[in-house]
Amino acid sequence: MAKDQFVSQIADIEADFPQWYTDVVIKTKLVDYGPVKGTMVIRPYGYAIWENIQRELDARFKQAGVENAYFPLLIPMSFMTKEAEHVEGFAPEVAVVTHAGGEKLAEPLVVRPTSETIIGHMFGKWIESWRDLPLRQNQWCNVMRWEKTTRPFLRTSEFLWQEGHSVYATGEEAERETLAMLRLYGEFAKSVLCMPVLTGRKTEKEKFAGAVATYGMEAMMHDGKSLQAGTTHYMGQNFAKAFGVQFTDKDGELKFGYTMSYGVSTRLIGALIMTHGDKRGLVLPPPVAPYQVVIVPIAAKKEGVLAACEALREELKGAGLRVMLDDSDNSPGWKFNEWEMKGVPVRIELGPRDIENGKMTVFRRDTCEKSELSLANAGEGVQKLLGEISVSLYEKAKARMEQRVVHADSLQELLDGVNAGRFVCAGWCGERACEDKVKEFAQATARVLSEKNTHATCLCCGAKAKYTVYFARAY
RNA sequence: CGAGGAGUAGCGCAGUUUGGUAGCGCGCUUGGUUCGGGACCAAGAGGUCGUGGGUUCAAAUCCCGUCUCCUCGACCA
Repeated sequence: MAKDQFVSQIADIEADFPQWYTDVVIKTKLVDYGPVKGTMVIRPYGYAIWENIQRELDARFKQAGVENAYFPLLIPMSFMTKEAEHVEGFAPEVAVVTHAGGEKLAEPLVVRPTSETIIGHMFGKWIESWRDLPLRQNQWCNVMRWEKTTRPFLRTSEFLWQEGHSVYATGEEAERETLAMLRLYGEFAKSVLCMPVLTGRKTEKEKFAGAVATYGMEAMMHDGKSLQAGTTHYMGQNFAKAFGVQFTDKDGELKFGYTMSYGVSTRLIGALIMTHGDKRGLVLPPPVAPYQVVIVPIAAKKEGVLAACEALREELKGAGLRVMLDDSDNSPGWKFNEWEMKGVPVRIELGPRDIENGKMTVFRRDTCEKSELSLANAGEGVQKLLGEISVSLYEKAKARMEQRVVHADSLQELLDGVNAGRFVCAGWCGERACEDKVKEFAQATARVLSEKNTHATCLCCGAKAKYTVYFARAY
């Protein structure tokens, strides 16, 4: 393929953001469309990113003392209706199984849109005494929500996620855990995804169906729109009462537990793509990149080149790096473009000239700069570079986010702000009517409440501000 | 569900106005030359034109029906 055709393979990130996103996802072979509308087939290159996310997050959960378990895909319809707000919130988007074994089922089964109900049911059986608490479990699974419009990773009918569920004897403990998990997610986003996030409480309008309080972490995309990248929910006793999650306390009384849940999904991959990607395609943070380093041999048929590449690969692998040696028949130029598009953080070019000088040519994807490193101690040098890339990616994204937060004192200022791709920080009286009006006027929603209230008046009605809110258009 | 657009080779498309043998680029196969930013030459394989009906000597093309997908709205991790 000619060079100009390659460039046109990916839409212009500035001019056509949605198309750019789809191009990157499909053309870098992260996913393919499934035969059923709204489903995606995650290809090995995309799944490897998910595996890395899983590994890193799972280690953090284990560190915090959370165990993994697995609950069934199908949930009796009657479970869904036990918690009034929950069923109302999810009813429009559940898929229902009505037939099985060639017969109509006596009770329809829903394909889980989330597992609060079935986990509540099981926890109710498992918990008897205060000694059984806290109960903290997590499951990695797929869920299904029949959304009207879909986009790979950002919103698909079926998606992969983890959902953690805990039961505590007291509301204070459950609330503390809800905030602790939010902090864990924030740290994870920073150190693994190299992605800055805004964290905070959600408004009543935006909270999870059936929760007392919902907290979220929001990431800012290239176009200034916000993406909910993770949530934690404090349920109070709502689900415990619906599913009979009771225990005998130290004082001998039968009490309902307090539950909380938290989740992140494959949407994080979409967030990564949109946070770091550029007009050449993907830019993957080293901690999650399927390959952290790709070695491209130059003049591969010349004596000793391939052998030197193989030796380098083994050395880098020995240093604990994920390495790809691209010894395919494609020309070097083709390989450069291919792996850049796929977002590999570091490329090493190794040819006769380098070998002679005891050096390797190193290209870093985030800045697209080439430099030279010594072939001796290659592992150490590349490790160091990957670390620099991680920091640089985070700092760059953070600076962009900070630059793009503006303050508003009126609806018009807010509209101007979101139109310019900004997160808009504004005062809010706390009334649903004003929140609705903001959405109608500016197509922007309250993403999270700020911890501190720094604004005097509500941007909508002018009354005394109860909260300071980050508003934005959202995916 | 409201408004637009598109279904032709694995992918991207042209051909439809004016009916007349199914085309192009990329990819793929084989052989050769190449290799420091998407190389080149040669030879090949691959399509009942989304689908059902109609008009006609003749339909990718005209008419009627139908299905699917995409984009933008309303709903949402």
